[in-house]
Amino acid sequence: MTYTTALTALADPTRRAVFEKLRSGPASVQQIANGLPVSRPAVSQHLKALREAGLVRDEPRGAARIYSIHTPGLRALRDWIEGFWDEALVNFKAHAEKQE
Amino acid sequence: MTYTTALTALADPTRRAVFEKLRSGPASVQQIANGLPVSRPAVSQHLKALREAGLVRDEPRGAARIYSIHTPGLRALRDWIEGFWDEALVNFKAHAEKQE
DNA sequence: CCGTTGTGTAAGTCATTACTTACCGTAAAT
DNA sequence: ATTTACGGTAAGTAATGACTTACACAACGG
Repeated sequence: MTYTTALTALADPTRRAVFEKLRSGPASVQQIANGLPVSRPAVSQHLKALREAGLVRDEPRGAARIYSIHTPGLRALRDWIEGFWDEALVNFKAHAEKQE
Repeated sequence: MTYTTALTALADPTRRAVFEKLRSGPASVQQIANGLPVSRPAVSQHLKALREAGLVRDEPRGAARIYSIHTPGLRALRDWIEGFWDEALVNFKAHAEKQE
């Protein structure tokens, strides 16, 4: 749920492909794996990592499980970047003023 | 310079430690390596990855090189997250309305 | 000019991890 | 009650990548 797990989760290309497939809407594991160049169990393992990072959530629909985007992971990552951004700007200003 | 290289660059813990060390201001390679549990060449390799991701920049100061935070990498990553965020919200709404 | 300081790069090793196949549990269906 | 569809997990393998030591090159000082 922290920004570090979100970063490591989104670093892998195929895991990012799984994540981006959910961008257009919820989908089952088979629907996600369909079109991807890896096997279905591989997709399951990636979904597990994404779920533990707070990036997706799953819900049982009959015998299937429907995965969808979950916000906490992205929120944690976004907040970290935003804070870093602000502090970097402040320190850049301070450094520039000290240059004169 | 794209968000994918920034993601993979920030995924590694020690590389993130290098990056966060520059948060408080510019520093040389030795200053960065000092206090980190890895060798100086390792820090150089991490800095190379961060530079190629548009996250840091370097400037020669005598025989040394001074590294500092560079904004384009973080900007690319932030923009990607922001766009993803918005589109995910829209699709979530559409999906919720279709549920009724 | 020679030694020192500061850094980047090459080659090789070791750990991490992404992927496959095989198997097991669950839920609807005929 | 068997069969069929869907998905998670285990074990083993292959590939990725992070780290070390050794070397090479540039800048400054004696």
